[in-house]
Amino acid sequence: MTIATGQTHLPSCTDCPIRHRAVCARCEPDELQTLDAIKYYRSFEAGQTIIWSGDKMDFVGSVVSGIATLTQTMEDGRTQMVGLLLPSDFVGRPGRDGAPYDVVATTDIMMCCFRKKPFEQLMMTTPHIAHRLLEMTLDELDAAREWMLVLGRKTAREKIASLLSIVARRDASLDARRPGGPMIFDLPLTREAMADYLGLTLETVSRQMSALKRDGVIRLEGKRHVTVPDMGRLMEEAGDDSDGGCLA
Amino acid sequence: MTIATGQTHLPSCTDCPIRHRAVCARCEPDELQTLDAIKYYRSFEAGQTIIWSGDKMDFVGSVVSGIATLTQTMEDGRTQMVGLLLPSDFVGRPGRDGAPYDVVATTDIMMCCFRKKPFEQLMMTTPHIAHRLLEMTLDELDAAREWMLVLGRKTAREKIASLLSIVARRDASLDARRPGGPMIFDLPLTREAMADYLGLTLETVSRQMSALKRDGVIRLEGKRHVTVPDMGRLMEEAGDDSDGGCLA
DNA sequence: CGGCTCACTTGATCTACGTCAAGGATGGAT
DNA sequence: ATCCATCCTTGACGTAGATCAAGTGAGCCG
Repeated sequence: MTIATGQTHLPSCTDCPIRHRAVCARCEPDELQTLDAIKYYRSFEAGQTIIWSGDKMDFVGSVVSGIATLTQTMEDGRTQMVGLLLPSDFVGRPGRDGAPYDVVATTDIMMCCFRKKPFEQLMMTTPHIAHRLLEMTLDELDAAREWMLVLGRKTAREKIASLLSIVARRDASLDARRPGGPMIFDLPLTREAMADYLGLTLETVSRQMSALKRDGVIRLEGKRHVTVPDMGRLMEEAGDDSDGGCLA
Repeated sequence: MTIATGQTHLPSCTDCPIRHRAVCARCEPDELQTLDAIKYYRSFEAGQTIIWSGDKMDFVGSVVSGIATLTQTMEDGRTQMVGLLLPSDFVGRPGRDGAPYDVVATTDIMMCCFRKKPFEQLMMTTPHIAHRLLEMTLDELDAAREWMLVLGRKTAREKIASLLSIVARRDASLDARRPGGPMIFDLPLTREAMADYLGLTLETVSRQMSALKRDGVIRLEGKRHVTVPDMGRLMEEAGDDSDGGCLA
């Protein structure tokens, strides 16, 4: 699905395709109307930077379709991805002006945006929207901290396995996924993006992907299409006996 | 200051020593009274675990004095610190039951706690408390993401310098700190704790501390008392031209 | 005072991952 | 069809930081 950049017409909040996780998940009909009034859709092409680090952000919103990343960059060019935005994930910092990192579309992407000022006012008068935001922020915080363990203490192989199991779990939508059955999905990231996520180089990512394939932990068709015959095995490889955090 | 474990009497919220950053920073007198009603103080000894990962948490609260850490541990014992709690920092997850990581007192510590259930009810009816919590959570999220860059992409020397500049900045209270003047503070962490924070081994931490000392970036009296003659220099070493994130 | 522990330092070696370099596969433009 | 640009793989080699192993020095308790 490729969409031209710019504003388009899409269903209103009352039948928003991502209501199950988004801000408006628990809104009453009249609150949805209010949200509709300040809402607009916006699409970006793969590779486009949606928000530059330091920019003033005048909206908040959710990803409807496509994938984006949050990245931080040092002056010498070293970059670290600090978040992955999949459909239904929220972007934005009510009450804050600047963005602390770049938001980049890695595929063509559709965002459902709310103008920030009116959204903040709505938040003031609608307690459960504020609570929903707090919940989502706590989820992201948990995910970020889980990822700190990955970055600080896991080996390259464990890092790759961790990333694969996160993507596999988030990509639940796809496929007959009987519990225990194989998980099949498309990696939404290049090897370089994976490396930036995991604090590795793209060569190391490539080598470890080959190793996991050689050892039968995953199967690869092409470079991006992944089959995980045994999720339990993959999670062992990730060093995760817990169900593993899901980086928001 | 050493305090026996258990409940003690301390000033009420109306003159809480940490109001400047804590939940109640913006409360009206009547709201403070309500907070007082569900509040209690609790102290822990150095080394005590305040909350075990997976435990049910029945309170939220702030650190009044002393230092605690948030750590995650893998089954094989590898551990990663995911947060540092200094005085006025908040602990707790309104709306959540379990703790996702251990909270450990690294010094004797005094906490100002609110019983969770009534606190959550208060939050429902007091919008600006909910907003304050959202703000604090966003701060922690920013700090966690800043730290992801440290863990994923910085060298051992840069990591140490990053940690030192965070502690220096948070320990602002101490000393004549004319801007540009030397910063003097006590490290609240053992070399091992620093290592767990930075994703290094204690030997590497020790070596890099010695190197920074040898190169005149810091001065050490004993093992813990640090003088930073030039904060700008330290921040350069951290690879931070920005003012550097402050890990909450 | 000696002996103990705990936190730290320093050295010698090992290794996982980074770096540099040379291809291969795919897909889109001409 | 051929050219080119991306994205990916694989090999050879170098190095930052881990690991293993001795110490040192400060507090503490008899």
